[in-house]
Amino acid sequence: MRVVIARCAARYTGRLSAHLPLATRAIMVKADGSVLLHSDGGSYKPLNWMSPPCTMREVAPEPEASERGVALVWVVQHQKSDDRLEIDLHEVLSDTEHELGVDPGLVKDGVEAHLQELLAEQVSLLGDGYTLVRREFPTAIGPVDIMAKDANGASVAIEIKRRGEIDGVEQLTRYLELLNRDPLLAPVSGVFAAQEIKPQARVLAEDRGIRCLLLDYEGMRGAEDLSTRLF
Amino acid sequence: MRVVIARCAARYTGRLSAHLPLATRAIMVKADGSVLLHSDGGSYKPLNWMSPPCTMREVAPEPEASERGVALVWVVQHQKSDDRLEIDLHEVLSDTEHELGVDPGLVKDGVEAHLQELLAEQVSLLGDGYTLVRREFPTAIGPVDIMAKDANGASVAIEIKRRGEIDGVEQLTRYLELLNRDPLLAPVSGVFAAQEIKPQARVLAEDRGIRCLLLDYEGMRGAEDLSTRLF
DNA sequence: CTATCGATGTCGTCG
DNA sequence: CGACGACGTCGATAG
Repeated sequence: MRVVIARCAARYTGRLSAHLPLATRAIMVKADGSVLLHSDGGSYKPLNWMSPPCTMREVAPEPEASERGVALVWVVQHQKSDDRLEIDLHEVLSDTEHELGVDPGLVKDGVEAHLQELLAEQVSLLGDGYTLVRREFPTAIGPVDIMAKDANGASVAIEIKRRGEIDGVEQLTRYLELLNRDPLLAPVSGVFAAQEIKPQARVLAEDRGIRCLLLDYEGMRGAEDLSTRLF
Repeated sequence: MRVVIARCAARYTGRLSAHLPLATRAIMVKADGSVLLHSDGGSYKPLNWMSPPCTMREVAPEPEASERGVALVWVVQHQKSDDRLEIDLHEVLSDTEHELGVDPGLVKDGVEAHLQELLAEQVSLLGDGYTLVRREFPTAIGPVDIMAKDANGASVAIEIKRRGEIDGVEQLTRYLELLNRDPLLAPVSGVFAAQEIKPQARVLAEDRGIRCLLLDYEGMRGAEDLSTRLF
């Protein structure tokens, strides 16, 4: 990612036409070529931007623009439409670049969080003698939803999804691979728990020795209500 | 504006709960206190953020977090709600600050308004012998974008959208129903004009006897340029 | 102030 | 790939 602080002006043409008068702004150029022009306030929405896929090209300014103080022009062109963003750079105050790598992305804990909470309380749903170690068990590549021990005291890593698909199985597989390198924990077995498990995900999981567990959300909520009412 | 490049993890609680696993990201702290967490790809939307008004507070990590490598925690709290963003900073790779000043903001050239203007000038695009009655023709439930007459002198109500979807057809239908109650105007036919018309909108419109007209914005702009250059 | 609507909406899911 | 609905929607405008 490249971050440039510069006095600049900009023009956008595409679904509409718009322009930005000269001011000092932060320009973010992402690895996929997308460009964001941010001011020092407002919401998360940039003043102007170009979404990927797009390409950026540095061109010399027209003589007339050069006279107005434009040192360099960035032409950002979308690859699938005729959307185009042109940035007139008048003065670059800072220009830095950093290698960020791929991002694992945001994990939303909606129903999934509630399922996790319920299963942590009703850990016996996993089988007789199961006990909870902790929720959000930390690892270097992210937290495991639930860590438990079975009746024999062996570790069990549980990945919870609302809808169980292949990527969830892959995620659990990565956790298991990592956890099984730890001699204090190994052997760690896996449980893929979801309200709904797609056939392909089930096949992949079982092929890897991961147990699949269908969760009855309504039933679990009912059990919770019952226990809170009784005790 | 402060720009920090750091290996970090984050948690958000508010309208939903979500977390970001550890990764290297760009953190933007704006003058109004708002915070944006960007990855090196995707669109202009940050992975996570806090909108103003909000306050940021640096706190020391819990001992347990410290063991996991958390050097510093940023707690960003919204001032009017209980939205909260916590960022675990593991390693700060860069931390810079720049004075940007107030931004004059984006200046837009309207699109729907421009389409209306262009079609009013180029009313012959509707068909031979069409004439303009007026733009923004007033009715009790709001103005009709363009009122025209066809070659036979019959009234035609035109609804203009950039993207024609079902709600636009519904809107025009309401106008037509009202206008056709007026014996001085009736019968009034309808034209749904847009740069792009969704299939469902087209089906609905044609089922109701409303004609669909695709508008070529670029072409219309070109025609305008030509006429202004010629005369 | 709230209600409504448009957006360079963006983002997921499903067919 | 395209349609459809949800969004931590955001933001402007009318009432």
